[in-house]
Amino acid sequence: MAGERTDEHPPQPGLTRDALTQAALCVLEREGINGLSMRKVATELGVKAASLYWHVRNKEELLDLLTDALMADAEPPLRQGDWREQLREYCLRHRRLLLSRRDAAKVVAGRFALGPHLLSLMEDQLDRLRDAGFADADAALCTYLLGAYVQGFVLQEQVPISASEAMGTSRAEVATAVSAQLRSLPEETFPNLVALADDLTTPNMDERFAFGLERLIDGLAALLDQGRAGRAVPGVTVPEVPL
Amino acid sequence: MAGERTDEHPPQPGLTRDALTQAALCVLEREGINGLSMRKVATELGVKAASLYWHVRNKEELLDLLTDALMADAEPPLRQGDWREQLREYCLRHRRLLLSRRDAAKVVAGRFALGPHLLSLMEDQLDRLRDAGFADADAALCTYLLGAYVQGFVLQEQVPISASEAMGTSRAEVATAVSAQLRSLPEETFPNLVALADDLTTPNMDERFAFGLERLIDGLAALLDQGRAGRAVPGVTVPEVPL
DNA sequence: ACCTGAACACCGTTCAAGT
DNA sequence: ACCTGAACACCGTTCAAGT
Repeated sequence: MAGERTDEHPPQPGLTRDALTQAALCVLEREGINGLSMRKVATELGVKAASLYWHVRNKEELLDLLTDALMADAEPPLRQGDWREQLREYCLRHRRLLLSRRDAAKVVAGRFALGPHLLSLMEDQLDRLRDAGFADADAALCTYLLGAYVQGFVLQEQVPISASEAMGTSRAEVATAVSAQLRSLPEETFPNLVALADDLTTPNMDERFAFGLERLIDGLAALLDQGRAGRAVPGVTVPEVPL
Repeated sequence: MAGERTDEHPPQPGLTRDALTQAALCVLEREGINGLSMRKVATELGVKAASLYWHVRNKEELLDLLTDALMADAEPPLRQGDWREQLREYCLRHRRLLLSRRDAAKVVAGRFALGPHLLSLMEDQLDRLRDAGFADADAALCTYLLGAYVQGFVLQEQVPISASEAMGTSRAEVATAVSAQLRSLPEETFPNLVALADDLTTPNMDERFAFGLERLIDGLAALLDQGRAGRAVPGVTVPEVPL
């Protein structure tokens, strides 16, 4: 959407906040979040570190810009199917987006940046939730809830990758190792961990994510039903309970 | 539980991994996660930074120890009430624990450390879930799900605290500021954000957390019911569907 | 208005050397 | 076996100075 950048060291164009953001994106992809420093972003732009501080208050602000840039590719799902399908697709896409870029979840995690891209997504999602029949307050709580779930999940999911996969161990190998470790626990004190060692260590993250997502959506459906039961329904008269 | 430590600079006792952990805990509480450096932990112990590397491979390993130490005070809830009540209490306590120590969620976030304290908690929770009637795989998925939710939620909850509260702005002030910002958006393109500005920015985190928790538990209850429907129930014979 | 040089006060980690 | 001095290769940030 905003400012393409393919050249490594643009000779003249003059720094822009957008250029800084794109450069940060490059460095992040190449070196991960631990390698993302102001100095590296600067050299990526063919410039000295101190120059960045003319365009950006500090690193934190650059990370805020980066966060919104990471959301730039997000596209809301088609407006088809019932609200459950649409919400599910929303979350699946959000997760896929976070997984598609290195350490994206870690960058986004716990940042409080209401960038333009995020705002558009929220606007769209809120619209669908209200259409589906959710009360205003519930719709607001719902978007927050789903955001927290996806972000929290991917964060936990993405980290073992850098922590132990950096040491050459693949995810599947880690899983079997942990499984063995759990099975070798003293059975008298940890009977459940021993018995469920395999269930606890399946490396199938898609399934784990889907499981939580379905529970969440079921729970929201229950809320919607109980909300409808309180309203006037054709043919049935339900007494309104005060407050 | 393990190794009390009250002296600031113990003269002789010789470093132990446990002493390092407790010192790290102190530094974390005092300076937050950004101020938590090997050098500061060392001086907390009256020792030079290089010394730490005899007891611990690197900072990452110290953070793993710290993570488990943060879980040390966790106590499983009483075994009373139905599974819903117990699970709810579990999550409330988990959140309270994370909130009770500075930047705890950030330390724990995305760390893959199965320390002894966490193992005990998981063992206990799995036991209750199986008692409640959850299938093995579902019980395993459930503990993971709840853990991800609580951790993800608190992470998002705790960060605005350090980011903007550090600048003297309280949470309530931030909320009203963001609310005003949302209300001032162009109404044609962001009608929902404008309309729900207040709902989206209530600073009542307890309520937000409880909302998600109830949806989650409702969703799990639905799963449990549908599981039971598939089993032989006294008086009713349900045909078993293969696979 | 925008960029740089040079400095400040920090980092994590290593390793020969001490005891 | 355990701790230190000294160094290495980095950080984020500031600020006078250049253009």
